[in-house]
Amino acid sequence: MKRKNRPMGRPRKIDPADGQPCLSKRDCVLTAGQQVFLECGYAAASMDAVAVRANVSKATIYAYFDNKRALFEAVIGGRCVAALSEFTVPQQHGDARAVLTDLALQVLKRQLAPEALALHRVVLGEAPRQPELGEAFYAAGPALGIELVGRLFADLTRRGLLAIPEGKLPLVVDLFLAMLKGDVHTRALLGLPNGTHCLECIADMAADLVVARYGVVK
Amino acid sequence: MKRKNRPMGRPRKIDPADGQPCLSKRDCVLTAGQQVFLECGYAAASMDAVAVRANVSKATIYAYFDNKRALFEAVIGGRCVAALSEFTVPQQHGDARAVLTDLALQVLKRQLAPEALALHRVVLGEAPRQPELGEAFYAAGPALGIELVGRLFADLTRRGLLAIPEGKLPLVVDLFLAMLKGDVHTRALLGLPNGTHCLECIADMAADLVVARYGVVK
DNA sequence: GTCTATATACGGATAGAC
DNA sequence: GTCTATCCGTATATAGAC
Repeated sequence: MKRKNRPMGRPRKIDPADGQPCLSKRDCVLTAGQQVFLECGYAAASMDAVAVRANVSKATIYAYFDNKRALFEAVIGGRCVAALSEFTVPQQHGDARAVLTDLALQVLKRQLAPEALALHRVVLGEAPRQPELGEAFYAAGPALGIELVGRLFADLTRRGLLAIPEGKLPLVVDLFLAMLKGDVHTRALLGLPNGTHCLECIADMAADLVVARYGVVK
Repeated sequence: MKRKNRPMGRPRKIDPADGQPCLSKRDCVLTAGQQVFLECGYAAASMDAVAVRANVSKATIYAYFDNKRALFEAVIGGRCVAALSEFTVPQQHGDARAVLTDLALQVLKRQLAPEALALHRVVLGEAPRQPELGEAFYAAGPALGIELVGRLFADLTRRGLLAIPEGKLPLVVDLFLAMLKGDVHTRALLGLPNGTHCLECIADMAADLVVARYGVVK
């Protein structure tokens, strides 16, 4: 009884060329594609470059993916779900300010990771020509963030640590998350040296602004 | 005494092909390049497409611009300065909240203009490969905004309408501007239908959050 | 499945006539 | 300055051997 497609128990092969723990050829292609697309953008990326980086011939790529577009979608789809692997939802024992600061700092760090920035750039660049791509990215990224923070804010309100009117909750969530996309994020996206503010200061003030307006007086 | 380069008094020629008030061939090329680059992005844009849209041969393009990159820089440089044509600095007679709301709404509307969004996308996509481009965009856009809002906030503080400690001023400016890049902006950049919140509500709340924390008690 | 070699097309850039 | 025609590299995609 033959097994197909890397059955669970079988250890992965090692690529003899670079000694890295390369998986199936298909996975090699995906990884290489990821690197090339995120580095060059869709249009400037070439299948030759992907083939070289995957230690594979172009024909092999086309054995697994119909065309360039299909490979791109597979790559980006993979990155989208990977980028949003679960947050550590802050323990809500302390006061609201501490919780918000913690959350803000996590989001900030995650947004500034080089792969997150590259993904952001490439998706924005191609979204006008591939609507589904924009949808997928939004659903896997911003939409999840909004939902998660929304639940957290609602919880804090229910427990009397914040006092956000129901009708205003979505807007507060939106502005809270937006506050984390300031100068530091912009400069990072543009590839400029380093932002002017420290991440802790930003997280602090974002939490502070929300608490100043919607915190409960003690 | 011959005059060169479209002297002031001379009316512009009319392009016989489409009847539009086309300027010099060089300007036609610039305009066409603008459209093509903003639509397709740098890599996917072709000089053929620019030539067609400008009603000009490719050779003519190369008579004015050394190569594709040079044309791109000219186009983007032009858009960068055009995008930041002066704001109407709000009259500061009312209370701080009104001033901030007004300012926020202006920024929001400007950011969401289709050309601004397209420019944003294209610049982000190419910035990793063209550092000077990122610098130019940042200087003409975000940096100017930061400076302008910084001066406004400092003024309001000096006049007793806000109470922002000197040390915190840059951070408050940053977060205030960041609050305007929330969900609506994100969805617009991704080309998704329409944002969830109304612009006036966003501007209102952004101003509200700042005033709640740094407004003076009356 | 995987490779080498190639078909085919397109894009950046230029030569040379007018 | 402006055009037509063209060179030449490169890119996507495939054919066919193993």
